[in-house]
Amino acid sequence: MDRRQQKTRASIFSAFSNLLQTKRYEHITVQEIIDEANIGRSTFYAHFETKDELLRSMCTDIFQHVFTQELPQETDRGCNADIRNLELKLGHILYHLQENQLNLKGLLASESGELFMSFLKDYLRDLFSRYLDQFSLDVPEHYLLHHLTGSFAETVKWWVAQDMTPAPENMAGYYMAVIRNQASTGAVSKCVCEWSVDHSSRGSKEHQTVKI
Amino acid sequence: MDRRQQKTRASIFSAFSNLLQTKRYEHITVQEIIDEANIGRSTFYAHFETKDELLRSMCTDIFQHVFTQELPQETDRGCNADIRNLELKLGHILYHLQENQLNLKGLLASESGELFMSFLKDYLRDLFSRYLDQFSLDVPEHYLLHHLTGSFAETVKWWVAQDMTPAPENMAGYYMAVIRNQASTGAVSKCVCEWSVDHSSRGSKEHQTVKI
DNA sequence: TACGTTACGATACACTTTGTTCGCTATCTT
DNA sequence: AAGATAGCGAACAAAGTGTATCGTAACGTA
Repeated sequence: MDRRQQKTRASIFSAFSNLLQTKRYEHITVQEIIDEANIGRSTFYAHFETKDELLRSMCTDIFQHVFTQELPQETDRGCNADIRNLELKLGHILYHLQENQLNLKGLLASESGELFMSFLKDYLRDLFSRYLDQFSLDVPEHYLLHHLTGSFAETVKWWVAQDMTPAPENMAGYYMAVIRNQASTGAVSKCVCEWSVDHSSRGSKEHQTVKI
Repeated sequence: MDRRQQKTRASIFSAFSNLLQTKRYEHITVQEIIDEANIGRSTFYAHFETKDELLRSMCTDIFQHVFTQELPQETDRGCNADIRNLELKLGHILYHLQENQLNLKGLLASESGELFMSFLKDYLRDLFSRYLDQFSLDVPEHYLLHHLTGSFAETVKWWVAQDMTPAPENMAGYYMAVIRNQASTGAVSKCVCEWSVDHSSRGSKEHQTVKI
């Protein structure tokens, strides 16, 4: 890909991200993005047909990054293996979302959050549908799946609003607790993983090893 | 209130509601509302400053109607009295939402759903905060409340998308089941209420007496 | 019924935003 | 070095927003 295109695309993303931190998506104009990115008007439209498509591209980028990573697989075959597995995977998703900390808050704050959430739910549906048998409830399966994905997506929203303060593994534990209406399975103490997390924007602990 | 104002206001609401059934909120223009309502441009702006304010007014109307009704109070003092109480109240909310069936589908389908959901969650927060002690979980209270309100709001969304097919009392039971991760409390068989439900738009069972 | 008040309709207007076009220039790839 | 391609900037049409004005019609009240 042409170096110029890369630079332009990056500066548009960056400008969009910056603006999202100061104002709601629906009040950001294409002209503002153009000014912030310091590019020509026709250049923007050469890259994206509309502001909506820019948003869509940004979401695609984020989720490609988050869900492309191999999710951890618990090998223990205990009675609650699958439940622990789910908790681990959710924790990983939160970890990878943390890498986009700056974008997410603005992205989730306004209309753009609608699209972000629908992306997120699409991915989560795949994930949760493999764990439905862990919940033996007398409700329509379709509804149960909607409930699980919806409430985890809402959890992400809350977590981002809290500046992602409970650590990902704790947050995943809280989620499992409210979902199962009982204390965590203790999956947190069952394995040790290494995650390479880019904390460039927070500048504290880098390349940490996390016990979960 | 002047008869003319009433008529105009009603025709604006009606036009808006009609349009919401054919296209997304963000793509509806003020001019379209004006044409559909068959009123003058200045008349619209005499009633509402912006399209957003119209949406807000419509939501206010709906929720005033739904939450103004006295919610049922279970008097039984059994061990699960409060839980049954909650289920009953949620069922009633669903019943009253059913009266706005036509509006809701369009309202929830697009950006406008965002505002509707935030209204709904505001009311639900009040309700659920009185039942938090029924869930003795080791998670931040703030998060638990967010989870309960968020997942019930998502339940409403799902229910509306399903054309409100599971009856309100059943839907409330399903919700309680996924929330508590166990079968319904059987609150459904514990009391008999009468609800006057306006089914004018569906034209089948009217003024029904419902056992719940 | 008569009268003052108020809402409505219609048109026009200034302003903002969008998306496209076009000729020129700068930069990339090979 | 040369052809291809991306970017720039200005101009433009089209659509939408919100405001102002004025004559007309409907209202509520006495």
